[in-house]
Amino acid sequence: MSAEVAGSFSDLANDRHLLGRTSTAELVAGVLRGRIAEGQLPPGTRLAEEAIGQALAVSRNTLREAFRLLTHERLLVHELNRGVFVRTLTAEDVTELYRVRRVVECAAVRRPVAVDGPLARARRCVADGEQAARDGRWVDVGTANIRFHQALGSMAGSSRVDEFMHAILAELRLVFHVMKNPRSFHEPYLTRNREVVELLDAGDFAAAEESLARYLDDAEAQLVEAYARVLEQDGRG
Amino acid sequence: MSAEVAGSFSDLANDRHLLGRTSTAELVAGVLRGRIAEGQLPPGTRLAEEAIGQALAVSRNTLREAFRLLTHERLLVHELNRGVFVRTLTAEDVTELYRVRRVVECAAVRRPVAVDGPLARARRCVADGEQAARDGRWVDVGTANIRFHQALGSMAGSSRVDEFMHAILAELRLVFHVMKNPRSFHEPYLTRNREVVELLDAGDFAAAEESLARYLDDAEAQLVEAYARVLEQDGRG
DNA sequence: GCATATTTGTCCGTATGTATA
DNA sequence: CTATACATACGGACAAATATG
Repeated sequence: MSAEVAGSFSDLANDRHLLGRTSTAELVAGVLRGRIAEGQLPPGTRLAEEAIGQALAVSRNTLREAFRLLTHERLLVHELNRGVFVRTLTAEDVTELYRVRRVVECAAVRRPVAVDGPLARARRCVADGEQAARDGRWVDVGTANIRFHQALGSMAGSSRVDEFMHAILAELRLVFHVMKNPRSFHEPYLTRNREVVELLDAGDFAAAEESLARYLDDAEAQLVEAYARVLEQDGRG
Repeated sequence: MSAEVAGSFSDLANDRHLLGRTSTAELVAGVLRGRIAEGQLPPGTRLAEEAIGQALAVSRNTLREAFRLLTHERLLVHELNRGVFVRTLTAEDVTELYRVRRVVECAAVRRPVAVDGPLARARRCVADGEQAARDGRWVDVGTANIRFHQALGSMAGSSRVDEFMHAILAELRLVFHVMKNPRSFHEPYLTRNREVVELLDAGDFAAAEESLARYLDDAEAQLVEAYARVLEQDGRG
């Protein structure tokens, strides 16, 4: 069906005692989460138990626990008696992700509970994105963009909302990894991010929300259309 | 420190094959979730692995998996090398829960994506709540109230939002179980629920949102104050 | 403060059922 | 139909931390 995981993993067990008191399963989940976020394990990749278990030097039980954590985060899907795969989102999923973003991000920006910290972070993300664009690091532009929106969400002043947005944006990252050509998708939004952050700096939350809402509508329209086309090509529809 | 789980559980393993294809861990989680929701395992209760494992006739591994599921839902807390406990929310948690509800419920009501199904459900919940009140079943009034707000959230038209709201409201239920006297808390909101649903029926989403926002502000103010007092008394501050 | 008993954390090997090749 | 790989659950072993006397 699709590529098996190929890369080798460094042995975790040796480093375990250095990393404080997180469970082995969560360490493994962290490694895999990173690999998925960076696109080294793109959507559709099958994660074979034995191969990864041996590569990471952990037991099947522990590995399966890590799989469960990531499945709960919607990064992996579990196909009965076939194993786990990096998730491939449908076009409908993308539509829903933007629906959720409109609800949460717009509400957070319109009536923010926390402003200073999140706004400072948002500013940094905008600057980071612009710098990455100048350097041609388009994947980093995407990362900065995601962090930017995470910062907007955190203006809601709720750790639960933060977590929720984090999960939503991690899913969105899966979409980006199916798309080729990150530049064409991320570049247009650099200036729009800046516009939002400047309106927030000016204290005009209502205008910031409207700008953001238009932003999300446009991004959704562009992404869903292009994404459906890519899925079609790859025959995963 | 606090009460251990006392009640006996019926054996699950025997019924497993009857209940289709859910894992034992999820069955166990379901039983515990129900016990917590009903208040038989109130906040602060310690869930000893061996005792519950024997009572439910499942292995420690399976039970721990169930604990993991419920911990992820924030119904249990895990204290390292001490075990798992039914969570006791802080007053700050309650404030945050209402903050989240204002964001999600108000957005869903103001600009609904799905109307018909959720609205019908909301109407039913209002009627159920009123009937339960007439019968003096105050815990059921609380349940109907929670379902009502779940229905409001589902107007956002997103399974992710639905899931999020479900988790938020399950947490809120933990608060209600610390409070005594469910009547005094739930009764005043019966008419306000009806007001919201009637405004929605009339298609006046903006007015419904405003009514809901005031509702949530009032409920939060009342609950947080009373909750902090109860925590103080019980010395769980 | 100390020694002991209990409980949890982690991992393993195994057994059984099931779906796929 | 058989062989393979996986899902699921169990019981046990040992280390580590905590609770108890």
